[in-house]
Amino acid sequence: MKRVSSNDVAKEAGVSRATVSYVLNNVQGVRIKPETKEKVLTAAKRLNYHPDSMAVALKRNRSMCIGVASRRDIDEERYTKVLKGIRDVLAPKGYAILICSDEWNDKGYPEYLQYYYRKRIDGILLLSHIESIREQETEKVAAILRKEKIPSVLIDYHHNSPMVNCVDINYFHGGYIGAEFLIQKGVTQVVYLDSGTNTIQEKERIRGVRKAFEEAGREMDRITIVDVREDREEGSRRIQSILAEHRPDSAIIAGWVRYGFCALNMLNTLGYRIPQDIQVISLAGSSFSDLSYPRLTASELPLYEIGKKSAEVLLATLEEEVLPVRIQLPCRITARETTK
Amino acid sequence: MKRVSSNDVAKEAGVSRATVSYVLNNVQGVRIKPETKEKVLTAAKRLNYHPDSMAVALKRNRSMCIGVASRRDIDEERYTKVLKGIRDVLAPKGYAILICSDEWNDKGYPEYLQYYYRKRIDGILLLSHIESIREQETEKVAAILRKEKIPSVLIDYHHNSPMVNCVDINYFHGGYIGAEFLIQKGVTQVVYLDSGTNTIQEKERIRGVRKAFEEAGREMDRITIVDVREDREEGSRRIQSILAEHRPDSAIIAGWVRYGFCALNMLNTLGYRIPQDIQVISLAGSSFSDLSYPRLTASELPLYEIGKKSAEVLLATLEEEVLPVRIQLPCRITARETTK
DNA sequence: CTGTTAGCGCGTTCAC
DNA sequence: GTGAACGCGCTAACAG
Repeated sequence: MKRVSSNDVAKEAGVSRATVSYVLNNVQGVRIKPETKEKVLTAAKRLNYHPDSMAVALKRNRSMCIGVASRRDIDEERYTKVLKGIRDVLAPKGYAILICSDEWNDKGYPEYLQYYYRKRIDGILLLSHIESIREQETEKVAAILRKEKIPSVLIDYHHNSPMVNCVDINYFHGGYIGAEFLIQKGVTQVVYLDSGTNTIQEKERIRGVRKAFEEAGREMDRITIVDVREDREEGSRRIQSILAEHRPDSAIIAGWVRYGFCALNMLNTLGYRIPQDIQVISLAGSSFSDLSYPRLTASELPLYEIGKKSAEVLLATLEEEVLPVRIQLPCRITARETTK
Repeated sequence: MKRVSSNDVAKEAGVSRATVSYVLNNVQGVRIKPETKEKVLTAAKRLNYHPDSMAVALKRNRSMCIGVASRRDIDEERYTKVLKGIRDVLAPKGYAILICSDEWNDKGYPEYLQYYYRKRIDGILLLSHIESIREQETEKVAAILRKEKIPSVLIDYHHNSPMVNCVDINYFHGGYIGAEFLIQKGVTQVVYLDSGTNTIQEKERIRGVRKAFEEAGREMDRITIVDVREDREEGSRRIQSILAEHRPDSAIIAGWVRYGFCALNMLNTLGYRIPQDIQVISLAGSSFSDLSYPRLTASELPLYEIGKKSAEVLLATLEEEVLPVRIQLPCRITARETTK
């Protein structure tokens, strides 16, 4: 049960290890007799030879692995949709994906950096998470990435350093088109369910909503921002007070999908009709959006797309020294049943 | 911008590379003067030395990577919950996770096997998918895994070979406790929404449901199995015909979460009250189960648990030659609002 | 033109 | 505590 090495193939084919390497890698500029080639090929096949990736990596100084790290739970859609995009770009290029931890060790840097230093991965894709943004570690991380010229992309961080690659979501746009969509449906009055996390992302969304109302010439005091996280009941009270007015032109904008579902739940429980009595839109999609009752209209985040894009940017960075890139991807409305 | 090797550390500390290795790895049985040790440690820190994992792997003949492969989409909960369990077990042990493809290449075997042959991964965790079960590739795969003694675990395959590790879900149990739960709530009449995929998993579920009814002494003809995939409308017709009888003792059992949500949607649309008019239970959970209207009761699949378990089994296999293991994990009811 | 020899990359570990 | 061999594949320089 011994491993087959290039030496074994060489012996079997009656040639040297060098020849084996040349043939198997189809090296240009080295001419080898077709029959020798054939011998090597069949020997390799007969022995079921597979070159050791570690030896190759050691020699080539490339592991052909990309690390993906985030503080997010790996079962969040917010993570997996992005991962899927990353995978779809990297796999065809022969890069494998290594799931990395974003925990900071005692040495003062996160595990994925250790992986990079140890050359287990050739580059790093970093996906943001509220905590990681909040704690302002981003500055530190970006500084390291920049100083050591580590091939990497910050995903959804909305970070300002001009020297690191960033692929972000245009939350302003997401909020804007969401509100715009509602305005087209006659909405003049809105309760905005906010996570209260007060991140750039959330602020941008709200700014987008405000802008759309402003451009439509609607009074801005009709937008009520509620910090649902702080006081869950308050959201429900605000919605009910709006409903009590019996106006057909009111709506709920949910900053997070979860809040959208919660709102639907509450409205259903109270017996209101959606979208007749009140319309609902969520500023993020979900694979369950078309399974809710009623099916939830959403301004969808381009998660899969930022995954793809960031992987593409990273590949470009790996192939040649390019200037840092800063990209924002727009959102897209998927109209379903909670809006008119 | 050159890489720091153990040689550099050795020079800096004024010792040999061997000593560096001994000190940094804390090798037992080798006595080294505390002050020498100190010198090496500080030199390593000053130079910011990180051993090359590829060189280590080459030498130790271990990559400290586990491959996870499935035909499933990486953004399915069915995949990610398991992945999370795997991660939670492997990470503390120093194993990284490599996401592998389950696509079969022209050489007649799947990519993850190639990774193993190339020693990029030390072991393989295989997660089933309907297609992979259907096409009966499992036999072929299991044969290879067995013949070459590849450290691996088949997850949720319900495969019969006694020579490969298997960690499965007890679907019979899931169906049984689901039905039992309903029976306790007075249910005597059931429409079972089936995926029609006709896999062992689905058959076992139905068997479990039947068994529970049988043991309760309920008439078995009250269980109507509907292949929702084949004819989506039929499910809705059956449900409506049951509702037309105006009996308070009927229920829907959804084989897939998706069908549960669809049923809720239909019932809500038609204006029925859940659970008063009809009860609903799903034979699989979801992170959205407590966001539906009403919140969906479920007999939950132990996805996170099989992830953990299979990783544990794999680790055991890697550490010592152990006999193949066959494990089935039970399901668990989470009562919510769609049942009385 | 075809194929070989030898050394490299980097950390581990045995024999001294 | 050290020197040297080793694991495995790649590739520059070289020989037939």
